[in-house]
Amino acid sequence: MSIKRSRSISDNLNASKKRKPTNYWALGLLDTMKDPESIVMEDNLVVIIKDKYPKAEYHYLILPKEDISNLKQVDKEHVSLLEHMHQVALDLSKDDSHKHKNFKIGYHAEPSMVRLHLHLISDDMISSCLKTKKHWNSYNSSFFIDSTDICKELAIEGVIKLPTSEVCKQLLNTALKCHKCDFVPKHMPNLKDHLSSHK
DNA sequence: GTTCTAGAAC
DNA sequence: GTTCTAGAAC
Repeated sequence: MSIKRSRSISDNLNASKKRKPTNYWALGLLDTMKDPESIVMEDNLVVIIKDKYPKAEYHYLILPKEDISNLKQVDKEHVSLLEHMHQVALDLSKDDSHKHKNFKIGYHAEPSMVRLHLHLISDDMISSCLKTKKHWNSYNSSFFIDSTDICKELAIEGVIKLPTSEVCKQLLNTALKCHKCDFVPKHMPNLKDHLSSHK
C-alpha cells in the first residue's frame, strides 16, 4: 500500500518535470537585461548588454524591451523596432572605444536564448570563450543573418523566412574555414592560433 | 547557452 | 600518451 502510494507521487513529479522542462538557462537574458550593472546603454525601446561569453574582443547584444521571444514572433509591425535596434548597434560600433574595429551586426537563425537579441560583434573572433565549431559557424556561416537583410526582408516581404532546423544543424557543422582568408584549419585550436595572424 | 568527460583522432 | 570533439545534463 505505502509503496504503491509513494510511486504514484514520484510519477506525478516526473510527469510535471517532463511537462515543463523549462531550460532555466535559456531565460538568462531576461534577468541580465534588468541588471543595472550589465546594461551598457538603453533607451525607451531597447537595452544593450555585453555578451556574458563574448566570442570576440567586443561582443554586445541589443534586446527589445518588448516581450518578443525570437525572430519567429516578429512581423511587419516590428519593422521600425528592428531598424531601431540596427541603428543603435551601428552607433555603438562607431563609438570612440571601438576605433579601427570592424563589426558584424546580425541574428542567429536558431538562437538558444529567449528574448530577441541582435549581435554586435567585432570581426577579430579572438576570445577564450570561442571554443567549438558550432561557436565558429554560428558567426561565420549563413546561420548568422545580417541585420540589414532581416530588416529589408521584413519591410518588403512582411515576413522573415528562416532556415529549417535541419539546415541550421548542417550550417553549424560546416567544415572550418578562416573568415578572412583561404586558410582551412585542422581543428579549432589550429584556427584560433591562425586568427592572431590577421591582427 | 555552458560544463563535463568518454572515447575518437592523432 | 595526449589532444580534441561531441553529446548528456534527471
